[in-house]
Amino acid sequence: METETGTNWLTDEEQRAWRAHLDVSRLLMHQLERDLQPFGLTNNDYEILVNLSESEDHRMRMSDLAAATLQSKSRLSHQITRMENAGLVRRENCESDRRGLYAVLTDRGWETMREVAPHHVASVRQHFIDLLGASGIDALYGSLAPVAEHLRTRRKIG
Amino acid sequence: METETGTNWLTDEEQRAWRAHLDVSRLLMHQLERDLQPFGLTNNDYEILVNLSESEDHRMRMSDLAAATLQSKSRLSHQITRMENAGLVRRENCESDRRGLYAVLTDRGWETMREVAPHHVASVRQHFIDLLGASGIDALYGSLAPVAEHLRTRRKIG
DNA sequence: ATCCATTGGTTCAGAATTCAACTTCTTTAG
DNA sequence: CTAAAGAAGTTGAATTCTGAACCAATGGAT
Repeated sequence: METETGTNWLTDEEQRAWRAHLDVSRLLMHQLERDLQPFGLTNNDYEILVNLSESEDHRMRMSDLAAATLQSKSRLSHQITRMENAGLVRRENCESDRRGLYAVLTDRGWETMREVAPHHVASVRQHFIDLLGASGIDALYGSLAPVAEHLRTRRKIG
Repeated sequence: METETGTNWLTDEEQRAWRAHLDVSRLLMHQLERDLQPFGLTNNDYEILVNLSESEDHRMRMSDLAAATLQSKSRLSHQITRMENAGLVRRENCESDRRGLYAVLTDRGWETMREVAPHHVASVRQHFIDLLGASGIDALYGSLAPVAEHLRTRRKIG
């Protein structure tokens, strides 16, 4: 058995898979952003609307929302301020924990969500889902789910 | 045959695949960024170093570099200015086209690249490649390559 | 009761990003 | 040859993002 001397570089197959993932994630975010622009929303706006829409009473604690959308508290705080100014969301105090705040969907926010969601789904289909095919979908999930798991736990520690 | 009335929402399988892709791409970028921090580089810095390193004469036209790294000319211009100030890169005039500029790797840039690359590769392995397995790699590439293709052509048009 | 370490959230300053305007040079068409 | 259109890059202002410092409230320990 030889002693390992150098770096374990990526093989060609690994390279191209890696680049494909990289390229897709960037190009896709860009495309989705473009498709949301006519509605005056960013991807981040939209994701927050989704999270709140799917939550009990259309509200979420700031911390939980930050965790769910994988962004820092700081970034979320700014983001919510902007969305508050846009009338999509409001902050509300939390009674059980006087430090805490809820981000709450406004009627306007909910209406916006109902209007935009179909377009966004269509966009996700057109540029991603429908290009994969049923087998591609399963393959993708099977491959990525463990990676996501690894990274999520790593995040808590980090 | 029924008339299609509503939105073609995502199925559960589609949802989870979509979220997995989303989460992995965000968490992964974050993790890689963290792993590069000790070397004083960002992901964007690194990617530019890679592109220049692999190019003839360690140089690339600004436009080509912008295209290769999927960013706007403006963003690249700022980016290169920063890297120039950090001594990793320099601008050089192009003789065949007097409008044009090359971004050129400096010795320092090349040295940095040689030093950092092994760590970065290890990072990509640890947090992505090695979690996929050979079959996962192929599956991933097979699934994503057509998507990347679709998005790239869409980009030129859009 | 009283520390004190944690958690929840904001704020500020500095860095990065976007978007549109602009300059310069090149190419094409007449 | 010249005018107009297009391509290569930069710049500057406005926006967003990051990271650290901060304040207030909570939850244990003792």
